[in-house]
Amino acid sequence: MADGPTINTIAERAGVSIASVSRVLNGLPTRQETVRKVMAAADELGYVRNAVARSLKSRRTHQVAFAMADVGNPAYLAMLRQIQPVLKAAGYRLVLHSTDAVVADEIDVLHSLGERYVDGLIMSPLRVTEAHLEMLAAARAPVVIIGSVPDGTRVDNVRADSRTGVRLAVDHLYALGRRRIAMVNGPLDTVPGASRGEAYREALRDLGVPYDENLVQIGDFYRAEGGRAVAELLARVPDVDALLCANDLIALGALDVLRAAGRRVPDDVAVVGMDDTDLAAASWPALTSVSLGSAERGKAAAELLLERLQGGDREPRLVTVPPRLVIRASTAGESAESADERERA
Amino acid sequence: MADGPTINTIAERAGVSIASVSRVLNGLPTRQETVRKVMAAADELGYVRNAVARSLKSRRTHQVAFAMADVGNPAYLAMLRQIQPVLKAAGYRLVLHSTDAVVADEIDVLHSLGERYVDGLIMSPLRVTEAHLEMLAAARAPVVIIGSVPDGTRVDNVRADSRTGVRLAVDHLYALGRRRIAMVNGPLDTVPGASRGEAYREALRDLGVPYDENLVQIGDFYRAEGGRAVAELLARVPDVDALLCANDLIALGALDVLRAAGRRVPDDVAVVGMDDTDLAAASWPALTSVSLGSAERGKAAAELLLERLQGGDREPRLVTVPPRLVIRASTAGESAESADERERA
DNA sequence: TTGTATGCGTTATCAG
DNA sequence: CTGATAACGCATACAA
Repeated sequence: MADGPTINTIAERAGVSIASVSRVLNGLPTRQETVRKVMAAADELGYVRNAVARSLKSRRTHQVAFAMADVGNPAYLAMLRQIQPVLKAAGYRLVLHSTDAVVADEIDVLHSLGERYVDGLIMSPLRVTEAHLEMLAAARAPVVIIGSVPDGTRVDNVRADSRTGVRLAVDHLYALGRRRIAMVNGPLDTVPGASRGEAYREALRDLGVPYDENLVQIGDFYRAEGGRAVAELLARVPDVDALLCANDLIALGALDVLRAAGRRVPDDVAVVGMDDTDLAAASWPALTSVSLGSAERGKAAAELLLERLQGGDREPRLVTVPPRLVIRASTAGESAESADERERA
Repeated sequence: MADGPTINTIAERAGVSIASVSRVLNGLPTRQETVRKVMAAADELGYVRNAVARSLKSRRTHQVAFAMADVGNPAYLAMLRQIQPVLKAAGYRLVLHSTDAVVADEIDVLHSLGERYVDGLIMSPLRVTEAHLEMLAAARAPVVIIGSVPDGTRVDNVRADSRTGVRLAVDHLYALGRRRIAMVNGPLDTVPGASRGEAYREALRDLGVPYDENLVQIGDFYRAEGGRAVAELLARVPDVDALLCANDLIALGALDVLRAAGRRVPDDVAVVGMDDTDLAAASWPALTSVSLGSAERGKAAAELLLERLQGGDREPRLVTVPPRLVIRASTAGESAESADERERA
């Protein structure tokens, strides 16, 4: 692992100046003979340009960071899957940050933008605090936020529409004739928990269905917790005929418990998840789920950032990704088997 | 987004030399008064050190790359989940590469190591060609390979033991009394396809079960393809009583088709997957799967690389991660319901 | 066309 | 303890 060759090494070997070497390496007009000598020397030495020195000079790193709360969360991974190829195609490397849902870590990432080790940042914050907004205003590189920021914040922004998403689910269940539609939510002090809970209430109101707080059960965004929440709910409200779960994991827990309790899905109880992760299609019965467009949001964010990196200044943009209800066997009127057939096709 | 302040800016403002600024910023012994002035100036200016310049000087980027075939593959994501926190804790950033299963792209990543934008690399190659080995031998930074390399290759190496893994599965099925154990595999020209297929044959031989090529079906490593393969298999060998699937996706496809065909799982046909991805626990019936230790391999690789980065020279190391059979309802003798209960606990 | 010299922002050596 | 100054590897304005 000896020290690698530099343009100096090449210059010596080829008997030319480093300026000529640089010119040849960058394809600038040069005499054929010089080109030949330089290329030969570079080849023999196994020269590879030093990206760091290049960045220092050019002030561009060709790196972009993606900061998310948790590498383990399938919704973020869906974003990652879309972001990666877009950046790669444009010649950017992707630097990954997992902030472990710690706000201080997010601020840290924003701060580290000043270190200039990346040209831009895509961030999906757990919540948006005052500190976030201050850092954003002072950011020394372009940032795209996935998630809602206050109106007027001067940042490119990609959001989901969870309000409409919840409405799609509730309307669907209502259309199937369900009238005892429960919501199994995560903690209300999280952004998704709060907004989805509120949207549920609104959707019911618009349908003229009275709000019954007995039908709301708070747990956490994991399978086992979701299962426990559903068990409690069933004990309290035995006549529930539909469950709107705040994410797919909760919904899987719901399926577990319903099965154990001998309730048929969807005949006795229909179940809807949210996020439409891979798990939804894998479960049995396959899970109807509200896609909040994780993948689309990731793609849009990457594209916005690239435009900003290449295009220069323009007004901040807001992209809202519409939700989509993906109907599968857990709510379908038809038999589970045929629904599954369709899904696989 | 004006140009950020540098140590020069600070030096002017504080009325000292850039050398003093650097010393203060790095905590080297300095007079109190100087420290105060520099810190004050730095604070007012909102100074953040430039990581690129630092790297150029120190020859360390504090970045590590992870190159995998496909960001979409849950097995790689399991590695990623373990690698990320280990690197983060050690102060390294993670640069992600997805090579899209293109060998040329992998070589490219290896080549780009010479650009020195990272201090080291963890790579999980699809296959290991001569070109790989040449590049590895000439690599200008430490590399850890996840996956088997030829004996004698001077690289830190973390491997799974798919041979034993397959054996665990076959023995398990045999112990359950199954004698018509089929293998649903992916393409044989892939590394996993080849090794798993071979291991299946060996495991049967050691059990004294005659090898029946009718029981081997080749498809691809995806759900729909797996389903199709199983359908063909069922048509050809109706009396099959167990399926060993080369990954979890194939196994999910198998469950689909078996259900559609009215075969009960596990009563009529037992099903085993491989990789033990999240999907295995999500499916119904929950899928027995052979964990090849994706998570453990990722963790081990990250630790090996860190040791190498911090520790300096030592002989290349080989870590082999043992497989583990995770028994769930798709093979369990007990009722599916009770097995599911246990799984959730 | 080519070479010399300078700067990108830091760190580190060496006199003072 | 502090200040000039020389690298780190590359790109480029300017002079030859």
